[in-house]
Amino acid sequence: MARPDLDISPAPPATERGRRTRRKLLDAATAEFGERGFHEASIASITRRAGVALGSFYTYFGSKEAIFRDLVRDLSDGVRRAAAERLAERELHSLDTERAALAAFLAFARDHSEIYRIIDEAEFVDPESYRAHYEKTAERILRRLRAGAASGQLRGDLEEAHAWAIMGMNVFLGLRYAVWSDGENAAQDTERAAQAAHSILAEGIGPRASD
Amino acid sequence: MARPDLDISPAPPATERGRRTRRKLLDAATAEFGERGFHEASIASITRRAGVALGSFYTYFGSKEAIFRDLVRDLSDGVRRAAAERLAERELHSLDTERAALAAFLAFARDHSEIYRIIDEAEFVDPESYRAHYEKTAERILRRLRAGAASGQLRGDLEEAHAWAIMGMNVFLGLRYAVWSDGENAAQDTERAAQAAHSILAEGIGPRASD
DNA sequence: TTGAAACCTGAACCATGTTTCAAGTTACAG
DNA sequence: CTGTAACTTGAAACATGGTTCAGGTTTCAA
Repeated sequence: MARPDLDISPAPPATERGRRTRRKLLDAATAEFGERGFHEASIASITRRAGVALGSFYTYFGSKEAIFRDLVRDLSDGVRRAAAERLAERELHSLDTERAALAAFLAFARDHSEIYRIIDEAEFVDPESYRAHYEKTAERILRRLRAGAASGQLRGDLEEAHAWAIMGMNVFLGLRYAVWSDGENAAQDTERAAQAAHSILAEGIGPRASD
Repeated sequence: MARPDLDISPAPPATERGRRTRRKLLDAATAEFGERGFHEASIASITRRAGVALGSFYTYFGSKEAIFRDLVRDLSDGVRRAAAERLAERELHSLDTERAALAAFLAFARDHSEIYRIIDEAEFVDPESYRAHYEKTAERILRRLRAGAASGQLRGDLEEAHAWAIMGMNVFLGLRYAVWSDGENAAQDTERAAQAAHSILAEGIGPRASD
Protein backbone atom coordinates (compact mmCIF):
# COMPACT_ATOMS: atom_id res chain seq x y z
CA MET A 1 0.00 0.00 0.00
CA ALA A 2 2.69 2.47 0.99
CA ARG A 3 5.11 1.94 -1.89
CA PRO A 4 3.36 2.93 -5.10
CA ASP A 5 5.14 0.37 -7.28
CA LEU A 6 3.52 -2.42 -5.31
CA ASP A 7 0.11 -1.16 -6.23
CA ILE A 8 0.52 -1.88 -9.89
CA SER A 9 1.10 -5.31 -11.34
CA PRO A 10 4.17 -6.14 -13.43
CA ALA A 11 4.01 -6.36 -17.21
CA PRO A 12 1.66 -9.04 -18.58
CA PRO A 13 3.11 -12.49 -19.23
CA ALA A 14 5.04 -12.83 -22.47
CA THR A 15 4.76 -16.57 -22.88
CA GLU A 16 1.97 -19.10 -22.94
CA ARG A 17 3.24 -20.71 -19.78
CA GLY A 18 3.14 -17.33 -18.07
CA ARG A 19 -0.46 -16.71 -19.08
CA ARG A 20 -1.44 -20.12 -17.76
CA THR A 21 0.21 -19.50 -14.41
CA ARG A 22 -1.37 -16.08 -14.08
CA ARG A 23 -4.75 -17.59 -14.83
CA LYS A 24 -4.21 -20.32 -12.23
CA LEU A 25 -3.41 -17.67 -9.67
CA LEU A 26 -6.52 -15.64 -10.50
CA ASP A 27 -8.71 -18.72 -10.23
CA ALA A 28 -7.13 -19.74 -6.96
CA ALA A 29 -7.58 -16.19 -5.70
CA THR A 30 -11.27 -16.29 -6.59
CA ALA A 31 -11.72 -19.34 -4.41
CA GLU A 32 -9.54 -18.02 -1.60
CA PHE A 33 -11.01 -14.51 -1.44
CA GLY A 34 -14.50 -15.88 -1.92
CA GLU A 35 -14.20 -18.32 0.97
CA ARG A 36 -12.15 -16.35 3.45
CA GLY A 37 -12.50 -12.72 2.43
CA PHE A 38 -9.63 -10.41 1.58
CA HIS A 39 -7.94 -10.15 4.94
CA GLU A 40 -8.27 -13.75 6.08
CA ALA A 41 -6.96 -14.83 2.70
CA SER A 42 -3.23 -15.40 2.45
CA ILE A 43 -0.96 -15.28 -0.55
CA ALA A 44 0.66 -18.53 0.58
CA SER A 45 -2.73 -20.21 0.45
CA ILE A 46 -3.44 -18.79 -2.99
CA THR A 47 -0.18 -20.09 -4.43
CA ARG A 48 -0.74 -23.42 -2.70
CA ARG A 49 -4.18 -23.75 -4.29
CA ALA A 50 -2.70 -22.78 -7.63
CA GLY A 51 0.11 -25.31 -7.26
CA VAL A 52 2.75 -22.65 -7.68
CA ALA A 53 5.65 -21.44 -5.56
CA LEU A 54 5.09 -18.52 -3.23
CA GLY A 55 7.65 -16.35 -4.96
CA SER A 56 5.99 -16.75 -8.36
CA PHE A 57 3.11 -14.67 -7.13
CA TYR A 58 5.19 -11.52 -7.45
CA THR A 59 6.02 -12.28 -11.05
CA TYR A 60 2.40 -11.52 -11.87
CA PHE A 61 1.02 -9.28 -9.19
CA GLY A 62 2.63 -6.40 -7.36
CA SER A 63 0.85 -7.05 -4.08
CA LYS A 64 -2.14 -8.65 -2.46
CA GLU A 65 -4.14 -5.52 -3.25
CA ALA A 66 -3.03 -5.68 -6.86
CA ILE A 67 -4.32 -9.19 -7.48
CA PHE A 68 -7.57 -8.28 -5.78
CA ARG A 69 -7.96 -5.29 -8.05
CA ASP A 70 -7.20 -7.31 -11.16
CA LEU A 71 -9.60 -9.98 -9.97
CA VAL A 72 -12.49 -7.61 -9.36
CA ARG A 73 -12.11 -6.21 -12.86
CA ASP A 74 -11.92 -9.69 -14.27
CA LEU A 75 -15.06 -10.81 -12.45
CA SER A 76 -16.98 -7.63 -13.11
CA ASP A 77 -16.32 -8.13 -16.78
CA GLY A 78 -17.33 -11.78 -16.61
CA VAL A 79 -20.63 -10.88 -14.97
CA ARG A 80 -21.35 -8.23 -17.55
CA ARG A 81 -20.66 -10.60 -20.42
CA ALA A 82 -22.76 -13.38 -18.92
CA ALA A 83 -25.70 -11.03 -18.43
CA ALA A 84 -25.39 -9.59 -21.93
CA GLU A 85 -25.46 -13.06 -23.51
CA ARG A 86 -28.47 -14.02 -21.46
CA LEU A 87 -30.44 -10.95 -22.52
CA ALA A 88 -29.42 -11.09 -26.17
CA GLU A 89 -31.03 -14.49 -26.53
CA ARG A 90 -34.45 -13.11 -27.29
CA GLU A 91 -36.26 -9.83 -27.72
CA LEU A 92 -38.69 -9.07 -24.94
CA HIS A 93 -41.05 -6.43 -23.73
CA SER A 94 -39.19 -3.94 -21.55
CA LEU A 95 -40.75 -5.08 -18.30
CA ASP A 96 -40.00 -8.66 -19.18
CA THR A 97 -36.46 -7.70 -20.00
CA GLU A 98 -36.00 -6.35 -16.48
CA ARG A 99 -37.54 -9.47 -15.09
CA ALA A 100 -35.23 -11.64 -17.19
CA ALA A 101 -32.24 -9.58 -16.11
CA LEU A 102 -33.14 -10.09 -12.47
CA ALA A 103 -33.78 -13.80 -12.95
CA ALA A 104 -30.40 -14.17 -14.65
CA PHE A 105 -28.75 -12.24 -11.88
CA LEU A 106 -30.38 -14.34 -9.16
CA ALA A 107 -29.40 -17.59 -10.84
CA PHE A 108 -25.85 -16.41 -11.31
CA ALA A 109 -25.64 -15.17 -7.74
CA ARG A 110 -26.85 -18.51 -6.44
CA ASP A 111 -24.25 -20.42 -8.41
CA HIS A 112 -21.37 -18.01 -7.84
CA SER A 113 -21.94 -16.36 -4.53
CA GLU A 114 -18.15 -16.01 -4.07
CA ILE A 115 -18.12 -13.59 -6.97
CA TYR A 116 -20.61 -11.28 -5.34
CA ARG A 117 -18.84 -11.52 -2.07
CA ILE A 118 -15.63 -10.42 -3.74
CA ILE A 119 -17.20 -7.57 -5.66
CA ASP A 120 -18.93 -6.36 -2.51
CA GLU A 121 -15.75 -6.50 -0.51
CA ALA A 122 -14.15 -4.28 -3.13
CA GLU A 123 -16.08 -1.42 -1.52
CA PHE A 124 -13.43 -1.56 1.19
CA VAL A 125 -10.39 -3.02 -0.50
CA ASP A 126 -10.56 -1.26 -3.85
CA PRO A 127 -13.31 1.36 -3.90
CA GLU A 128 -12.47 2.50 -7.43
CA SER A 129 -13.37 -0.87 -8.91
CA TYR A 130 -16.44 -1.20 -6.76
CA ARG A 131 -17.75 2.11 -7.88
CA ALA A 132 -16.86 1.42 -11.49
CA HIS A 133 -18.70 -1.89 -11.36
CA TYR A 134 -21.96 -0.45 -10.12
CA GLU A 135 -21.75 2.68 -12.24
CA LYS A 136 -21.36 0.60 -15.36
CA THR A 137 -24.20 -1.67 -14.29
CA ALA A 138 -26.46 1.32 -13.67
CA GLU A 139 -25.57 2.71 -17.08
CA ARG A 140 -26.60 -0.50 -18.76
CA ILE A 141 -29.91 -0.51 -16.90
CA LEU A 142 -30.50 3.11 -17.81
CA ARG A 143 -29.84 2.36 -21.48
CA ARG A 144 -32.47 -0.36 -21.35
CA LEU A 145 -34.91 2.01 -19.67
CA ARG A 146 -34.31 4.68 -22.29
CA ALA A 147 -34.83 2.16 -25.07
CA GLY A 148 -38.09 1.10 -23.43
CA ALA A 149 -39.22 4.69 -23.15
CA ALA A 150 -38.37 5.35 -26.79
CA SER A 151 -40.52 2.44 -27.88
CA GLY A 152 -43.39 3.50 -25.67
CA GLN A 153 -43.14 0.45 -23.45
CA LEU A 154 -41.98 2.48 -20.45
CA ARG A 155 -42.56 5.90 -18.95
CA GLY A 156 -40.81 8.71 -20.75
CA ASP A 157 -39.21 10.37 -17.72
CA LEU A 158 -36.94 7.62 -16.45
CA GLU A 159 -33.49 8.75 -15.43
CA GLU A 160 -30.34 7.71 -13.62
CA ALA A 161 -31.97 7.54 -10.21
CA HIS A 162 -34.54 5.04 -11.47
CA ALA A 163 -31.75 2.84 -12.75
CA TRP A 164 -30.02 2.94 -9.37
CA ALA A 165 -33.28 2.13 -7.62
CA ILE A 166 -33.82 -0.92 -9.82
CA MET A 167 -30.22 -2.02 -9.36
CA GLY A 168 -30.59 -1.73 -5.58
CA MET A 169 -33.74 -3.83 -5.63
CA ASN A 170 -31.95 -6.49 -7.62
CA VAL A 171 -28.84 -6.54 -5.47
CA PHE A 172 -30.74 -6.84 -2.20
CA LEU A 173 -33.10 -9.47 -3.54
CA GLY A 174 -30.01 -11.33 -4.70
CA LEU A 175 -28.43 -11.04 -1.29
CA ARG A 176 -31.52 -12.26 0.53
CA TYR A 177 -32.88 -14.90 -1.82
CA ALA A 178 -29.85 -16.14 -3.72
CA VAL A 179 -26.79 -15.68 -1.52
CA TRP A 180 -28.44 -16.21 1.84
CA SER A 181 -31.04 -18.66 0.66
CA ASP A 182 -30.84 -21.93 2.56
CA GLY A 183 -30.77 -24.26 -0.41
CA GLU A 184 -34.00 -25.97 0.62
CA ASN A 185 -36.47 -23.81 -1.28
CA ALA A 186 -34.02 -21.69 -3.21
CA ALA A 187 -35.85 -22.09 -6.48
CA GLN A 188 -39.20 -20.88 -5.16
CA ASP A 189 -37.48 -18.12 -3.25
CA THR A 190 -35.87 -16.63 -6.32
CA GLU A 191 -39.07 -17.01 -8.30
CA ARG A 192 -40.98 -15.15 -5.60
CA ALA A 193 -38.34 -12.44 -5.50
CA ALA A 194 -38.44 -11.97 -9.26
CA GLN A 195 -42.22 -11.78 -9.14
CA ALA A 196 -42.18 -9.15 -6.39
CA ALA A 197 -39.73 -6.93 -8.24
CA HIS A 198 -41.64 -7.32 -11.47
CA SER A 199 -44.91 -6.37 -9.85
CA ILE A 200 -43.42 -3.26 -8.29
CA LEU A 201 -42.04 -2.14 -11.63
CA ALA A 202 -45.27 -2.99 -13.40
CA GLU A 203 -47.74 -1.26 -11.13
CA GLY A 204 -46.11 0.08 -7.99
CA ILE A 205 -47.35 -0.81 -4.54
CA GLY A 206 -50.50 1.29 -4.49
CA PRO A 207 -53.99 -0.20 -4.14
CA ARG A 208 -55.51 -2.08 -7.07
CA ALA A 209 -59.05 -2.05 -8.28
CA SER A 210 -59.45 -5.49 -6.73
CA ASP A 211 -58.39 -4.37 -3.25
CA MET B 1 -10.34 -14.71 16.38
CA ALA B 2 -8.76 -18.01 17.24
CA ARG B 3 -9.13 -17.93 20.98
CA PRO B 4 -12.83 -17.84 21.83
CA ASP B 5 -12.48 -15.74 24.94
CA LEU B 6 -11.17 -12.86 22.87
CA ASP B 7 -14.33 -12.78 20.86
CA ILE B 8 -16.47 -11.68 23.73
CA SER B 9 -16.04 -8.45 25.60
CA PRO B 10 -15.37 -8.32 29.36
CA ALA B 11 -18.11 -7.50 31.84
CA PRO B 12 -19.65 -4.03 31.45
CA PRO B 13 -18.09 -1.17 33.43
CA ALA B 14 -19.13 -0.98 37.06
CA THR B 15 -18.38 2.67 37.66
CA GLU B 16 -19.29 5.94 36.03
CA ARG B 17 -15.71 6.55 35.01
CA GLY B 18 -15.66 3.18 33.34
CA ARG B 19 -18.79 3.91 31.36
CA ARG B 20 -17.32 7.21 30.21
CA THR B 21 -14.11 5.57 29.03
CA ARG B 22 -15.97 2.86 27.21
CA ARG B 23 -18.09 5.48 25.49
CA LYS B 24 -14.98 7.45 24.49
CA LEU B 25 -13.52 4.32 22.95
CA LEU B 26 -16.68 3.56 21.01
CA ASP B 27 -16.83 7.11 19.66
CA ALA B 28 -13.18 7.06 18.72
CA ALA B 29 -13.72 3.70 17.05
CA THR B 30 -16.60 5.12 15.01
CA ALA B 31 -14.30 7.78 13.62
CA GLU B 32 -11.39 5.42 13.11
CA PHE B 33 -13.32 2.57 11.47
CA GLY B 34 -15.35 5.07 9.46
CA GLU B 35 -12.28 6.80 8.04
CA ARG B 36 -9.91 3.92 7.56
CA GLY B 37 -12.03 0.79 7.49
CA PHE B 38 -11.67 -2.15 9.83
CA HIS B 39 -8.29 -3.45 8.73
CA GLU B 40 -6.49 -0.16 8.22
CA ALA B 41 -7.78 0.94 11.60
CA SER B 42 -5.47 0.30 14.56
CA ILE B 43 -6.27 -0.08 18.20
CA ALA B 44 -3.39 2.25 19.04
CA SER B 45 -5.01 4.94 16.92
CA ILE B 46 -8.39 4.36 18.55
CA THR B 47 -6.98 4.73 22.06
CA ARG B 48 -4.99 7.77 20.94
CA ARG B 49 -8.15 9.41 19.59
CA ALA B 50 -9.94 8.54 22.80
CA GLY B 51 -7.13 9.94 24.93
CA VAL B 52 -6.69 6.65 26.75
CA ALA B 53 -3.78 4.28 27.22
CA LEU B 54 -3.43 1.38 24.83
CA GLY B 55 -3.82 -1.22 27.53
CA SER B 56 -7.14 0.21 28.70
CA PHE B 57 -8.71 -0.98 25.51
CA TYR B 58 -8.70 -4.53 26.80
CA THR B 59 -10.52 -3.55 29.95
CA TYR B 60 -13.59 -2.96 27.79
CA PHE B 61 -13.24 -5.02 24.64
CA GLY B 62 -11.89 -8.50 24.17
CA SER B 63 -10.41 -7.83 20.75
CA LYS B 64 -10.53 -5.61 17.71
CA GLU B 65 -13.38 -7.75 16.38
CA ALA B 66 -15.23 -7.41 19.64
CA ILE B 67 -15.31 -3.63 19.63
CA PHE B 68 -16.38 -3.68 16.00
CA ARG B 69 -19.24 -6.00 16.85
CA ASP B 70 -20.34 -3.89 19.78
CA LEU B 71 -20.08 -0.80 17.62
CA VAL B 72 -22.20 -2.17 14.79
CA ARG B 73 -24.94 -3.08 17.25
CA ASP B 74 -24.69 0.33 18.84
CA LEU B 75 -24.92 2.12 15.48
CA SER B 76 -27.64 -0.13 14.10
CA ASP B 77 -29.69 0.67 17.14
CA GLY B 78 -29.00 4.38 16.82
CA VAL B 79 -30.14 4.38 13.21
CA ARG B 80 -33.30 2.51 14.07
CA ARG B 81 -34.16 4.94 16.85
CA ALA B 82 -33.46 8.00 14.72
CA ALA B 83 -35.68 6.70 11.93
CA ALA B 84 -38.47 5.77 14.32
CA GLU B 85 -38.50 9.24 15.84
CA ARG B 86 -38.55 10.82 12.44
CA LEU B 87 -41.54 8.77 11.28
CA ALA B 88 -43.47 9.11 14.49
CA GLU B 89 -43.60 12.88 14.07
CA ARG B 90 -46.69 12.81 11.91
CA GLU B 91 -49.17 10.40 10.43
CA LEU B 92 -48.92 10.09 6.66
CA HIS B 93 -50.36 8.23 3.75
CA SER B 94 -48.46 4.98 3.25
CA LEU B 95 -46.70 6.10 0.09
CA ASP B 96 -45.68 9.33 1.77
CA THR B 97 -44.45 7.36 4.74
CA GLU B 98 -42.07 5.43 2.50
CA ARG B 99 -40.98 8.65 0.91
CA ALA B 100 -40.38 10.23 4.30
CA ALA B 101 -38.46 7.16 5.43
CA LEU B 102 -36.21 7.39 2.39
CA ALA B 103 -35.72 11.13 2.81
CA ALA B 104 -34.77 10.62 6.44
CA PHE B 105 -32.40 7.87 5.47
CA LEU B 106 -30.73 9.95 2.78
CA ALA B 107 -30.28 12.91 5.08
CA PHE B 108 -28.85 10.72 7.79
CA ALA B 109 -26.55 8.96 5.34
CA ARG B 110 -25.27 12.28 4.07
CA ASP B 111 -24.47 13.47 7.57
CA HIS B 112 -23.09 10.19 8.88
CA SER B 113 -21.60 8.36 5.97
CA GLU B 114 -19.08 6.71 8.33
CA ILE B 115 -21.94 4.87 9.97
CA TYR B 116 -23.05 3.27 6.75
CA ARG B 117 -19.53 2.44 5.83
CA ILE B 118 -19.14 0.62 9.12
CA ILE B 119 -22.42 -1.24 8.87
CA ASP B 120 -21.62 -2.29 5.32
CA GLU B 121 -18.19 -3.50 6.28
CA ALA B 122 -19.82 -5.69 8.88
CA GLU B 123 -20.78 -7.97 5.99
CA PHE B 124 -17.17 -9.12 6.08
CA VAL B 125 -16.06 -8.49 9.63
CA ASP B 126 -19.15 -9.56 11.53
CA PRO B 127 -21.73 -11.11 9.19
CA GLU B 128 -24.14 -11.89 12.03
CA SER B 129 -24.63 -8.24 12.87
CA TYR B 130 -24.85 -7.25 9.26
CA ARG B 131 -27.55 -9.74 8.58
CA ALA B 132 -29.39 -8.84 11.75
CA HIS B 133 -29.33 -5.17 10.84
CA TYR B 134 -30.89 -5.64 7.43
CA GLU B 135 -33.32 -8.31 8.55
CA LYS B 136 -34.66 -6.04 11.25
CA THR B 137 -34.87 -3.15 8.84
CA ALA B 138 -36.78 -5.26 6.32
CA GLU B 139 -39.15 -6.36 9.05
CA ARG B 140 -39.94 -2.78 9.92
CA ILE B 141 -40.61 -1.95 6.29
CA LEU B 142 -42.82 -5.01 5.95
CA ARG B 143 -44.81 -3.99 9.01
CA ARG B 144 -45.44 -0.60 7.43
CA LEU B 145 -46.49 -2.25 4.17
CA ARG B 146 -48.90 -4.55 5.99
CA ALA B 147 -50.38 -1.63 7.86
CA GLY B 148 -50.83 0.19 4.57
CA ALA B 149 -52.50 -2.82 3.02
CA ALA B 150 -54.83 -3.16 5.98
CA SER B 151 -55.96 0.43 5.61
CA GLY B 152 -56.46 0.06 1.88
CA GLN B 153 -53.70 2.49 1.02
CA LEU B 154 -51.51 -0.23 -0.47
CA ARG B 155 -51.90 -3.45 -2.40
CA GLY B 156 -53.06 -6.39 -0.36
CA ASP B 157 -50.45 -8.92 -1.48
CA LEU B 158 -47.25 -7.28 -0.30
CA GLU B 159 -44.77 -9.64 1.32
CA GLU B 160 -41.22 -9.97 2.54
CA ALA B 161 -39.70 -9.77 -0.92
CA HIS B 162 -41.35 -6.41 -1.54
CA ALA B 163 -39.83 -5.08 1.66
CA TRP B 164 -36.37 -6.24 0.61
CA ALA B 165 -36.83 -4.68 -2.80
CA ILE B 166 -37.75 -1.34 -1.25
CA MET B 167 -34.87 -1.55 1.19
CA GLY B 168 -32.46 -2.26 -1.67
CA MET B 169 -33.72 0.75 -3.58
CA ASN B 170 -33.18 2.93 -0.58
CA VAL B 171 -29.72 1.62 0.22
CA PHE B 172 -28.42 2.05 -3.30
CA LEU B 173 -29.95 5.48 -3.72
CA GLY B 174 -28.28 6.37 -0.43
CA LEU B 175 -24.96 5.08 -1.65
CA ARG B 176 -25.12 6.94 -4.92
CA TYR B 177 -26.78 10.21 -3.92
CA ALA B 178 -25.88 10.65 -0.27
CA VAL B 179 -22.59 8.88 0.38
CA TRP B 180 -20.99 9.42 -3.02
CA SER B 181 -22.61 12.74 -3.73
CA ASP B 182 -20.04 15.42 -4.40
CA GLY B 183 -21.37 18.00 -2.00
CA GLU B 184 -22.03 20.50 -4.76
CA ASN B 185 -25.62 19.60 -5.59
CA ALA B 186 -26.22 17.12 -2.81
CA ALA B 187 -29.56 18.60 -1.85
CA GLN B 188 -31.06 18.38 -5.34
CA ASP B 189 -29.53 14.95 -5.80
CA THR B 190 -31.24 13.48 -2.79
CA GLU B 191 -34.50 15.18 -3.70
CA ARG B 192 -34.34 13.67 -7.18
CA ALA B 193 -33.56 10.27 -5.72
CA ALA B 194 -36.49 10.43 -3.33
CA GLN B 195 -38.76 11.47 -6.17
CA ALA B 196 -37.61 8.60 -8.37
CA ALA B 197 -38.21 6.00 -5.68
CA HIS B 198 -41.58 7.47 -4.83
CA SER B 199 -42.71 7.43 -8.43
CA ILE B 200 -41.71 3.80 -8.86
CA LEU B 201 -43.65 2.80 -5.78
CA ALA B 202 -46.62 4.94 -6.79
CA GLU B 203 -47.04 3.81 -10.37
CA GLY B 204 -44.22 1.54 -11.52
CA ILE B 205 -42.21 2.26 -14.62
CA GLY B 206 -44.74 1.31 -17.26
CA PRO B 207 -46.16 3.81 -19.78
CA ARG B 208 -48.59 6.51 -18.63
CA ALA B 209 -51.62 7.79 -20.40
CA SER B 210 -49.62 10.91 -21.19
CA ASP B 211 -46.82 9.03 -22.97
C1' DT C 1 -11.46 5.83 57.06
C1' DT C 2 -10.09 1.93 54.69
C1' DG C 3 -9.36 -1.86 51.77
C1' DA C 4 -10.69 -4.24 47.85
C1' DA C 5 -12.22 -3.95 43.30
C1' DA C 6 -12.19 -1.30 39.35
C1' DC C 7 -9.62 1.07 36.40
C1' DC C 8 -5.34 3.00 34.08
C1' DT C 9 -0.68 2.88 32.01
C1' DG C 10 2.67 1.96 28.10
C1' DA C 11 6.66 -0.75 27.10
C1' DA C 12 7.57 -5.23 25.51
C1' DC C 13 6.16 -9.48 23.54
C1' DC C 14 4.95 -12.09 19.77
C1' DA C 15 2.29 -14.20 15.87
C1' DT C 16 1.26 -13.60 11.40
C1' DG C 17 1.81 -13.32 6.81
C1' DT C 18 3.73 -10.11 3.13
C1' DT C 19 7.69 -9.29 0.41
C1' DT C 20 12.46 -10.06 -1.19
C1' DC C 21 16.15 -12.49 -3.24
C1' DA C 22 19.70 -15.31 -5.27
C1' DA C 23 20.03 -19.32 -7.57
C1' DG C 24 18.08 -22.50 -10.74
C1' DT C 25 14.95 -24.03 -14.95
C1' DT C 26 12.25 -23.45 -19.14
C1' DA C 27 10.84 -21.15 -23.39
C1' DC C 28 11.76 -19.31 -27.75
C1' DA C 29 13.75 -15.93 -31.20
C1' DG C 30 17.52 -15.53 -34.19
C1' DC D 1 21.75 -24.71 -31.59
C1' DT D 2 22.39 -21.25 -28.50
C1' DG D 3 21.96 -17.21 -25.68
C1' DT D 4 18.94 -14.46 -23.33
C1' DA D 5 14.73 -13.26 -21.38
C1' DA D 6 10.97 -15.19 -19.05
C1' DC D 7 9.74 -17.78 -15.55
C1' DT D 8 10.13 -20.68 -11.10
C1' DT D 9 11.53 -21.77 -6.51
C1' DG D 10 11.15 -21.57 -1.26
C1' DA D 11 13.77 -20.12 2.58
C1' DA D 12 14.64 -16.01 5.06
C1' DA D 13 14.02 -11.13 6.06
C1' DC D 14 10.98 -8.01 7.64
C1' DA D 15 7.07 -4.93 9.14
C1' DT D 16 3.10 -4.45 11.39
C1' DG D 17 0.13 -4.09 14.91
C1' DG D 18 -2.71 -6.99 18.17
C1' DT D 19 -2.23 -8.59 22.86
C1' DT D 20 -0.23 -9.16 27.48
C1' DC D 21 1.37 -7.86 31.85
C1' DA D 22 3.11 -6.03 36.18
C1' DG D 23 2.85 -2.17 38.68
C1' DG D 24 0.40 2.03 39.77
C1' DT D 25 -4.02 5.15 40.71
C1' DT D 26 -8.88 6.06 41.48
C1' DT D 27 -13.43 4.88 43.06
C1' DC D 28 -16.76 3.64 46.36
C1' DA D 29 -19.22 0.60 49.59
C1' DA D 30 -18.99 -0.69 54.25
